[in-house]
Amino acid sequence: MKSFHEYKNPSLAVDLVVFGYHNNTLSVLLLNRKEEPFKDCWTLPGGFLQMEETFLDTCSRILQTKLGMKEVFLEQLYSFDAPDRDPRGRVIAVGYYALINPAKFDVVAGSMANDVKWFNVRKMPALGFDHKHIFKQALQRLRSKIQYYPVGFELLDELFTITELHELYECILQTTIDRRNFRRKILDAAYVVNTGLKREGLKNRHPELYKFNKQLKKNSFQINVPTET
Amino acid sequence: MKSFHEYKNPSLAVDLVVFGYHNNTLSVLLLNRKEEPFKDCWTLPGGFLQMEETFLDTCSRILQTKLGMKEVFLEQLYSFDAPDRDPRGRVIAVGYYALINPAKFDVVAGSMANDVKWFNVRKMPALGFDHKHIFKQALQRLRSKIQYYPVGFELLDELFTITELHELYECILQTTIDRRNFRRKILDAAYVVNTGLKREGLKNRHPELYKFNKQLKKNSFQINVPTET
DNA sequence: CTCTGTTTGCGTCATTTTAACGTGAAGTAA
DNA sequence: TTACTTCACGTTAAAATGACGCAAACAGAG
Repeated sequence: MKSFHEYKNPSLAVDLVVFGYHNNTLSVLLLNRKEEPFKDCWTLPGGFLQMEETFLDTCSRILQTKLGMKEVFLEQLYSFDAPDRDPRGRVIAVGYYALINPAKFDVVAGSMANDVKWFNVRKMPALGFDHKHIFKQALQRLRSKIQYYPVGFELLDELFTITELHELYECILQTTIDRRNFRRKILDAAYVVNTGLKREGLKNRHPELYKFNKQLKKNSFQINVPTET
Repeated sequence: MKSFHEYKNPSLAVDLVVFGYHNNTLSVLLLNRKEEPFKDCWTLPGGFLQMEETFLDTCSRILQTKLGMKEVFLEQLYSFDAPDRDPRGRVIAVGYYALINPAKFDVVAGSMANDVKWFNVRKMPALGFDHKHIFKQALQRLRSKIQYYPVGFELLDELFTITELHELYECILQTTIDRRNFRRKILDAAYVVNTGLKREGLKNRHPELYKFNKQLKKNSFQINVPTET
């Protein structure tokens, strides 16, 4: 029997699906690669796991060095093992997705990339590796999660109006949700707390500003979406 | 820059949480290790990913060689990355869980193990590595999944009565579910198909036998469980 | 100051879903 | 036949949901 580290191991990469919401659009951050493979193609930001790193360490490193951001919501998505997913050899990818507020970060291309850009999730370019697959799974996860778990506020400013939250849900779920029923559900579930402040300077009636309720008990609400067939 | 495969990579293992249901008890299959580390301790069955294997290949190999079973329901759970989870060095584990019908398999210890045994999920021994953690996550996943997705039949015989399915749900979810409401939901959702056959030889009224409806559309039912606090 | 158009906040009501429970038929054993 | 248990099918009240009405709050135009 071989000793422990004589086995050859696949490389381990972490790939990130970074979601941002801005101007009523859900977007994903993509890198244009400067190097082979997939030179000049768009891909998800990613990197190899270093020996002493946890997955989250790797995520932070990628977010920091390639995108100049930190302290964001991160969740593990799935691990991808197709033997041919990377032309350089056997690479296992652990997918994570991040939710960020683009207003808080000024995204810049690191030295590894030609360019970094936000892409509307409905107008995605071709992606290198199996990143289209990872992206699709991330979007699906976000869509199901937001229906029963309060992740929406991760994409908004700290203070937001019910209407803004409502628009976010409609944008992500790609459906129309009755404004008044949505308000009732969100308030009944104590998803948010009224701050007493109002958003000023708008053309019409000034809406109240809410913030996320951190004491919210989990699974306490359910936004329904018509099942498509 | 180093060439592609000069980087040192963590080892990659696959660990399995194999659930079985028998005698109104949900159980998990554990191995008693013959070798260090955790010699003579109970652990989840697992193995290292070979260079040319997919995760599912590794799962099948483990199930076949260590437990003598094949063709079972498998789903990826999560990937575990704690740096100290294996005393031998850096090992990333990809967790999978399996659902099997113990009546179909005769479990035998392979050459690597002292013993293989079913343990009631409510009476688990101490586990080596971080396997307690993996097990807990698997149990949680099974519990949430069974509430909206038809996985129950994976644990039962091909033909089963509504009462048997009902007992399975109560056992897994550790709660009481009204018998009549359960029946109605399962039937309304077309979770099962009536075969017209009856289970004979019972003491009382002979219940009808059902089988799983393979045309079932997803997310078509929802078994509710009182939220515990 | 008044009128107009729009958004916001709250409310109503019919319908559907859910939880709780009743009851008689089917079966075995005495 | 009787007694006892499980099975299959109902009933009903309460809660959740979906669809929609309406008046107050605001800015801007006249």
